[in-house]
Amino acid sequence: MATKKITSLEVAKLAGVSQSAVSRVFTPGASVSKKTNEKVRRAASELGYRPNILARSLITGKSRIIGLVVSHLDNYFYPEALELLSNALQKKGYHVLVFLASKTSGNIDDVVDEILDYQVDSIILASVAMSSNLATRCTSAGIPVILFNRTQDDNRLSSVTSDNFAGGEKAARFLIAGGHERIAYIAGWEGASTQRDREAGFVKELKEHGMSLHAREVGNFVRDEARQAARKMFTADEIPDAVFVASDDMSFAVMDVIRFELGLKIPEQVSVVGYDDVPVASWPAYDLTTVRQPANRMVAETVSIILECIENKETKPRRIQIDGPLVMRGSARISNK
Amino acid sequence: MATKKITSLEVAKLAGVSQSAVSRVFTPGASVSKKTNEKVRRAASELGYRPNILARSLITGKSRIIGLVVSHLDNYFYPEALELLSNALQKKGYHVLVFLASKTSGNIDDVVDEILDYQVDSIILASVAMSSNLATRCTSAGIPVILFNRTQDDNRLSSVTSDNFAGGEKAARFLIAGGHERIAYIAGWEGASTQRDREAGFVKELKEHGMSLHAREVGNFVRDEARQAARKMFTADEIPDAVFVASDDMSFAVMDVIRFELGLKIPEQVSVVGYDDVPVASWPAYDLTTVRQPANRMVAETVSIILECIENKETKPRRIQIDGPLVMRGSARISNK
DNA sequence: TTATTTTTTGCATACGAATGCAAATACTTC
DNA sequence: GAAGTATTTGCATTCGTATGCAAAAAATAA
Repeated sequence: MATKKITSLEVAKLAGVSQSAVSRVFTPGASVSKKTNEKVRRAASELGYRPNILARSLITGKSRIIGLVVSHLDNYFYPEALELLSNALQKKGYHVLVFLASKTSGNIDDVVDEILDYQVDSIILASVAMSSNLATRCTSAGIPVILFNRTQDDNRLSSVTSDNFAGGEKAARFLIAGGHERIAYIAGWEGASTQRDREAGFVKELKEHGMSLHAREVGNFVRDEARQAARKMFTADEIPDAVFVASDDMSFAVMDVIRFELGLKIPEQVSVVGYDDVPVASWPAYDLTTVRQPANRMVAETVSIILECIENKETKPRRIQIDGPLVMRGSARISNK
Repeated sequence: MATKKITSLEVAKLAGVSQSAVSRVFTPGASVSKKTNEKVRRAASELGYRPNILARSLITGKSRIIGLVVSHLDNYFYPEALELLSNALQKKGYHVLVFLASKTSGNIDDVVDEILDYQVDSIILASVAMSSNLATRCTSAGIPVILFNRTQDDNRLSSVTSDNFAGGEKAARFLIAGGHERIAYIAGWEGASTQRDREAGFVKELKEHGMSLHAREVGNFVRDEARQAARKMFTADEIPDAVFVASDDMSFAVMDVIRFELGLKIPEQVSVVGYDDVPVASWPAYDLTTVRQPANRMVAETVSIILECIENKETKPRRIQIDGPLVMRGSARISNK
């Protein structure tokens, strides 16, 4: 039943050339005459031959596989990013091996070890950090690591994020301009650089306008916890008239609590501003004002860094921050009441 | 800078044994004495050795890579499925190589060819079909193919779906019981078996109650097209009082049009029932009544079929249909007005 | 035509680990 | 302690492809 696998040797035999010749035909830039090329290609397509990438990797040391670690596929920013990433890499002849870092088993290092077993050419960590010990192993193995949507104090790692600090500032300026007086914040997971930067920018800008956070809760980038945070925040004595939430994903949960559990009006009584601009944010049922993370540009940068690092081992790690606009929609009032 | 890669040979040298011994230590079920095992493990961890999966694959013919083709990551059913799949496979020592079938370049066969280059142990096609020609190649190469959330008239392919026909029936029964009189349908892409089955079950059940579709439009499983379809459907002379939409993803777009563009009340004026039960469906802003596709059970079945096929080449393809409940929420009225 | 340069080709080996086979060692049993 | 059996080990080969090197062929120059 099972047809034998076609190898370069069989193609060579059929084409009447050596195995090396076949290999060269499928190696871009190798020296082959027009005639051999033709003979080989004919034989190859007759037999349905395709080079075995794994065997090739063994020799070349390049697998054309990129390892991707994701932890929050339920935050819709990541499927979008994954789609863009995979597409862009596919165009360059690379493919993505996905590893999920289950939020429970926090040990990213184990996952990365598994990745390394596959001899990947590079590793992308999406919203995930890595021990400095492991970073050393990757660097010394010559495998570039790129942090996506996260930075880390380790100058051996490249990173691509939006300009989270500036994003926080924008949100603050916008809410202040809208005449809000009791401005609150619902934080993401405090171990995340993105969370810290967003909050830092936000608070700094408030301060510059002589204001400070009227309330603050932590949602850990998890919808359920954001819901809890919102309940607490909006059942207090003096509730905020505006809240900046560290991710769209949490914002939706927060809005649901505000509107459907507590019966408050958005934006009349409470303005909500999110961060990410995932597709759902633009759906009329939420119509969320939010700071956009330009996923396409972030991905483009990521891919270009990866390719650069793979081709030129000596490339230094880079840290890219991409500015994203505040997208005004209906969840936050614009002018003073 | 770049540390040399550690091979089994170096471990062998350090441990004072042969390369075969090292290999055996890392091959479950191989014959190794306690003493050697210990020596080798010590040496291995000292050097940070881990077996090269690619080299291993070359010999064993198993790569422990599963190729996954997805086309609609923007439909949130798929990220969820991907997460479950990847997690389940990870637990079994497999990993997922993702390929996106861009909706534009319809040529799945090319994508599958690329997958085969990686010597994957199996292929999962999520919501995607494959030419019978290619199916032949996969089968004869001994690579099991599993269709996820799609069937196809080819008895060499396994498939796992929800029971779409029964799901359609349930939706119909429910709407009829709710006293609806002008029941409409917004279809998905008509090439999809899921779409066809859902509609067939739905229409059949209507018929059995002496009813027929009051209106029908096609949304192709695309939000924008669903929006168009809804506009057309709900600006007609006599608008439906209920609509069954072939996917949640489209349902959201439809609800947005109904409520925010046309100002109709859901469920008072129009009931909406979707299909999938993606997480957003349960968010209060939509609160969508929908037929659940039990992603976890579908994934569990998929994984078990895959493992079975990989271990036992002679396993016959199977077609699994998993029944899912209709989840009642607020987007459809229950009793007669 | 011959000498010289350039291009193409095949040979042989390497990549890193797994495995059949036979030799060596350890364990039983009497 | 010898003979026999069971277990462990190393040798050598294999997987499918790429590549350095030298030989062969083709192209160019003289």
